Amino acid sequence: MLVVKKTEVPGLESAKRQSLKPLGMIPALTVADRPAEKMSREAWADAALIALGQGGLEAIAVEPIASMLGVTKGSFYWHFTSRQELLEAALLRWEELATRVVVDELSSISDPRERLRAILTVTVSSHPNNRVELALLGAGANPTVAAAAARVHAARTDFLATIFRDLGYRLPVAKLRARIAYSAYLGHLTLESAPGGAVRTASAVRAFVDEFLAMLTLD
Amino acid sequence: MLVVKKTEVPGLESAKRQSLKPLGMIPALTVADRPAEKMSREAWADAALIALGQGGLEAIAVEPIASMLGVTKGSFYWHFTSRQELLEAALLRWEELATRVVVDELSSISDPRERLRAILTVTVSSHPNNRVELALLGAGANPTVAAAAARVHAARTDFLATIFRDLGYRLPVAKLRARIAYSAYLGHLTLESAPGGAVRTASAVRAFVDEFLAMLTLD
DNA sequence: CTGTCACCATACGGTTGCGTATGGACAAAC
DNA sequence: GTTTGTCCATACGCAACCGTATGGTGACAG
Repeated sequence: MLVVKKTEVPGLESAKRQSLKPLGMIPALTVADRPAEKMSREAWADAALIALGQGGLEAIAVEPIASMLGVTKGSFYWHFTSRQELLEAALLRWEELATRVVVDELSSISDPRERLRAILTVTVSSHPNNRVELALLGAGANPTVAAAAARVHAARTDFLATIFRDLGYRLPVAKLRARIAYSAYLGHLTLESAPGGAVRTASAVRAFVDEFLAMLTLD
Repeated sequence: MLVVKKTEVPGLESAKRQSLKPLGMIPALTVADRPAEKMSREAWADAALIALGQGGLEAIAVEPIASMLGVTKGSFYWHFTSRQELLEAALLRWEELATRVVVDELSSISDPRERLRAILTVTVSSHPNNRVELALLGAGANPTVAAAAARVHAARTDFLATIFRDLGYRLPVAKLRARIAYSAYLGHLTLESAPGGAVRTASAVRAFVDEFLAMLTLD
């Protein structure tokens, strides 16, 4: 069973847990290794996301996730009809976390420049376990994943384009900068996760964000 | 057997072929579906790269690649001892293609600004089949792949940092901009490969490059 | 107390891929 | 023409995973 942020969930307090700390645009997830309660479709989907983050797309496998949850395949095939259905459920959950949640939290910042700075800061200072995003980005060979990723890309670039519009740029320029900024976000995610590629100190993060922000708000 | 660019290779002219056209920083590859000649270690490694580009890391599998080459496992285990060894050979080949080749071609441009423009143009106008890079970038869960990717990242950012040094920036700033530029390259690769995310027209490519170049050469 | 139903365990067959073992084809050497 | 070594096909056992079939358990209704 899985928890987003500090949302209350019954019957999990005493269980041992694996955890993925928040990163980039995805909040924290927690999963129990035993069936503290009835399994649910959402529990399987969230566990699939965690497995994805740890072992890539091929880690979304029924039997390993079942043992990770402390149950067997019998449970899975009660809630789902196939592995494909689990993948789609996990992607749906990811789309939710990767777009709406972020937009909700950041759109509260009124000043567009500060909003942009907040995004960049979160991006650069993200921990090296943002593997969920990376695994999905690299799984373009799977058409289901590719379609979901494309929707997330579109939502995010639209969000960024709105910021640049609020900064006073006209639409074509705003779109270009949104694409550049989002490209840098995606690429930076990769570099952060690479061995030895993480930005370590807080001052380095500040320097990077300042430089990038100056470039993005040129003119 | 596999060919890089237009290098001559005997006995393959009449065979049916699968092909991956050049993209980003990797030149063209061609593979025959039948053993026109003796298999070699390099043929297996290149075929592994092609399989990687088409089906992700899990597509680097002995038996599928064997049938793709028109041979059997017997051939494979003559040249290699394990799948892991094939993966390492393919990664070695990729590192070669992804660093040295590019550096050789681009370092001939003397003007650093034009050199940077050339890189950006190649990047943005790259075709949507740059799946090899993407598959590797998303396979951070595999330590062998992650190590190779880290080496490539380091080489490329160093190369870019040199360009910014040549442009007159001091080392700290040059390093920051190199990281930003390379991040944008990596992210743009992802966007290009996503359904509906490609930059289509030549004028759009020009606009994007101009905008990005102006941002990168600020101050 | 008994039936029903939601939920899960167990057991099975099928597929795919890994690695090994062994023999055969073919060319060069002599 | 026999021998030797290179290169590959065939056949085998093994493990992981998918999906199905079927039985079991516990709660809850009546």
